[in-house]
Amino acid sequence: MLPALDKTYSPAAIEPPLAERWVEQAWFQASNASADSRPRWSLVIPPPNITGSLHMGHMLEHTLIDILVRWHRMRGENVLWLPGTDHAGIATQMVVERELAKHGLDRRRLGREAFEKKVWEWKEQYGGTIQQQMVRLGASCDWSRQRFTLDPGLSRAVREVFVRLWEERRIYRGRYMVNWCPRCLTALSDLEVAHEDSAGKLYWVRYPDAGDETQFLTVATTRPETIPGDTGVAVHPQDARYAAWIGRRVRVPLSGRAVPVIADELAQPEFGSGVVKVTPAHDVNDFAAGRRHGLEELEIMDEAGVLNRQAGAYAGLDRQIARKRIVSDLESAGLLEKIEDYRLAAALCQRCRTPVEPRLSTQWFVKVGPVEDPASLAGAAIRAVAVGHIRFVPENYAAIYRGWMENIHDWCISRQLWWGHRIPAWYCDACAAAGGEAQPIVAREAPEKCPRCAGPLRQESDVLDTWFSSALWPFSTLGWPDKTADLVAFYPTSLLVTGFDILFFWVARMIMMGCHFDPKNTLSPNLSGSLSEAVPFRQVYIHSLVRDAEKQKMSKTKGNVIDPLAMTEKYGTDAVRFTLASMAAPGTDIALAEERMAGYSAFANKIWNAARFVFSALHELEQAGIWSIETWRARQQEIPAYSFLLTAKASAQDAFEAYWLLNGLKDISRKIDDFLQRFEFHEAALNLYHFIWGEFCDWQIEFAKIRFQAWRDHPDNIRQRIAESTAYLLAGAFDILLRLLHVFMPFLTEELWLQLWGDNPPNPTLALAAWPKFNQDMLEAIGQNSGAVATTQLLQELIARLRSLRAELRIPASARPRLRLLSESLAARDREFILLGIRNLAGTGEIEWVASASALGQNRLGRIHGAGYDAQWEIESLVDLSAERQRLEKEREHLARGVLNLERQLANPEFLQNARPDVVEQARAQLAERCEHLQRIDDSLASLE
RNA sequence: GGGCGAUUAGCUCAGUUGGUUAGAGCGUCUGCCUUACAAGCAGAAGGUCAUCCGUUCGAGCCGGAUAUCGCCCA
Repeated sequence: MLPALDKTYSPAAIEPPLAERWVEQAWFQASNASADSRPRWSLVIPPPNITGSLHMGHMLEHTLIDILVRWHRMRGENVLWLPGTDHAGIATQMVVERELAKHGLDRRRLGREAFEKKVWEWKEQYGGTIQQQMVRLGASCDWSRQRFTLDPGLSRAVREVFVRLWEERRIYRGRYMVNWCPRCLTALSDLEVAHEDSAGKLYWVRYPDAGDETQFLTVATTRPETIPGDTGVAVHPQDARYAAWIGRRVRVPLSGRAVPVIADELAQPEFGSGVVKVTPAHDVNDFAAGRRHGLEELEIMDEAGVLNRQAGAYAGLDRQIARKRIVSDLESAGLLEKIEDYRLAAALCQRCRTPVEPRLSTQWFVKVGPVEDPASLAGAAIRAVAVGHIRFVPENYAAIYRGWMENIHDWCISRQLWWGHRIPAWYCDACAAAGGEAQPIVAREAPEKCPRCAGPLRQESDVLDTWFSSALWPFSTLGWPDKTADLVAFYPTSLLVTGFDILFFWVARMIMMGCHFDPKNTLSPNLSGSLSEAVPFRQVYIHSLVRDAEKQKMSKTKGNVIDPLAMTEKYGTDAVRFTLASMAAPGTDIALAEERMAGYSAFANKIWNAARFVFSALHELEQAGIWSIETWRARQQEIPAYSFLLTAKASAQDAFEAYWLLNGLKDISRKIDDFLQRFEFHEAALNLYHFIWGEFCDWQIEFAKIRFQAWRDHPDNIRQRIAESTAYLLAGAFDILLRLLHVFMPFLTEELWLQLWGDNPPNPTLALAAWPKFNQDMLEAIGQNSGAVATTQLLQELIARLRSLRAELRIPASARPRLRLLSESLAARDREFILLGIRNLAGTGEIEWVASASALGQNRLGRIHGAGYDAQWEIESLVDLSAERQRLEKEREHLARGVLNLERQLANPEFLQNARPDVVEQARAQLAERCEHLQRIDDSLASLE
């Protein structure tokens, strides 16, 4: 029995129970058994941040991943999609601090341990939002292997990597200039700093000569608030204007300290006055210049951006206020020459948009270079991509990656936060006080006491950059540093799907860590230098950005965010997924508009209704006792369902359109495989959309109606047999289409497929069913019936021509003009079917077969001629003659242009000489065909006169 | 300042190595409540492929320049 379906599809009722079942049944668990001989295919999720909730970017990413994962799984591979989340140091700490503030608490009063406990509590309560949303959206990942970057195992991997890099001297600690966020109170890596053009000022300030205060050097600066920290003034060594000043001393305005004038290329003659102040403790370039010239590093600001005692009168002022005060004081002192408007690139904290303060501080760094050294982290990572162990899609990202890697700086990995992996380093205050060894003790496990003095130890208070742990994600999640069965089975992973915005933050760093540690050869460094098994993934697909319909980036402040869950509620997950897939052309951003989702929910409804038709038709045949769904199900169980042809009783003679459909199914299956192989999701989705709607629904279902009608009208043996084989065809084709569509629309297809199969489906879920594949027998059967395919297409063309003629000549929809038809290939097939087809689908009256063109008469009006058919439609009495003339003239013009082009081309001796022979031949054939066509149109026009 | 990318129908985009009259979805227009679906059916209109120059028998596609826009990096 097949169920009767509701008239419209309601995803909201169908999706949630299916989603729940998929998780409960744990159908998507990968097998790490070495005896499992299926090809392995693995992918780790880009771990979403625990503070986040799902946005369109996630939904796109998860949709694309899920399509590939389901596709590989249905193709019989042992697939692992490993899910998990990231602890997101700064973001999570900020969220929890905000929560605490609501209750009048702050983390300092709470203390570190209590605060960490609070964050864990928060994580337990709210940190699972994205996982729940992923479940709801049907992500077919292996939830049994879910990981979190702060899990004990992953933390162990972090410590292992840290200690090893320390031992290899690739991690070092030191006092350097770093990007500092005075609001987050932590160091940031270069990558976490955003540059933004903004309106600023250039202040021209006079620095009096220390010996002769009537003379002065004019310095141009954008940051007057750092004047109290100046320990020098620089001019360009080749700048003749200031040559005499080099080596002299000037007084720092407002403080009166005397500082040297140095010659350094830090000063650019064309910038400002050509003289710059040097503030080594508060600017990266000044820091380097200061070191070159041995200038004092005078810190005048504290961690919150407030000026300190060293700033004298300005102590206690915030840097913004200090700037105003200093400028006005300079003005009063007559030391301010002028203020110019100036556009500058402000450096902002990526997280909180606070202007970043370059700050001298002691931090931990990873030495990634030198890039020329193939054994360095960066060097190996560059080579892995250069020699093709990792392939980027789209390819141009390989060049972007290379460009960045070749200019990479050491990575500042310490963060002054309380949430994250605490750096496994310990200090002995007693030894330090005694002037002893200042080097920290770095260890995998906490040492109990100082190995030198046996005194108590203090652990480093800094935590690691979150990306440090993310960099290990592809192998830490598989159990490294242990050589687990998972690691052996699934590393390197097959593919990474992610956005370009974390190409450097994450992708590049995973490549560095994977190549360096060669995780499968665990616990021995990658000495072999072999990268093919060390890389974290073999391919990287960079997906596009989801923007709004106006191509604006979605942001909460702009209020143009499209919420994926709201869309899912409204249109169904399948429709949203299909929309994203259909727009995911590699390398192009997605301009998402709600109408698209509405459009694809109509598609879902279309399929639902196609199922209604198929089910009810099959039911009718079953009632009549000429067909049994149980027999069909049993046969499909025995042999793969997609080879239904072998069980169908169709033959080219009595159901020739079956071969047309089969041929189409074969083509679409192959296309989807090819497109998905190349990550052309949009082509795969749109081709399937077109096939289902434009071929299966528009034609095959209509053909089937005709077959069934013929049988109902005359239920003899032949018609019954054809009806029966049509039932096989419909059931089998629909089964194939559901399988193909499943990767894009998992819910709708699962629901219908389970209904099609009843109580005993060949697999418990469509997700585990076999992907359609046409075997040799089938390909041969289709190939042998290519004539049937061609005849079907001929019939379709004839029907389309008649429909078009009716619309253009404004023949009333209700009119049923007679048709006289000459067509050897159509006449040779099942005439009843063809006549019913033309009658029902093109709206004709009686149809008469004729044996020769002369029998069609001389009247050109209503004459339809094409390759394989010639017909006369009796429409004189119904036609608007001027409309017909207009139509013909337009067509003639179009054709004449084509003929002219071809004639010109074929008259060109160089074309004949240089073009490939088949191209020339094609052009000749075309010209002949068009000339003939043109002649017919001219005849028709003449007959209208 | 350095680098990358884009410019094709009203909108959003495809267009494989150069070879028919450049395609799709949405939107628009016309006619249809035809017993799977009006969330539908049938039909149609709409393009100087940003501009200019070049290579070629032949250019949306290759090369150069210009314009406009976008992104990344400093």
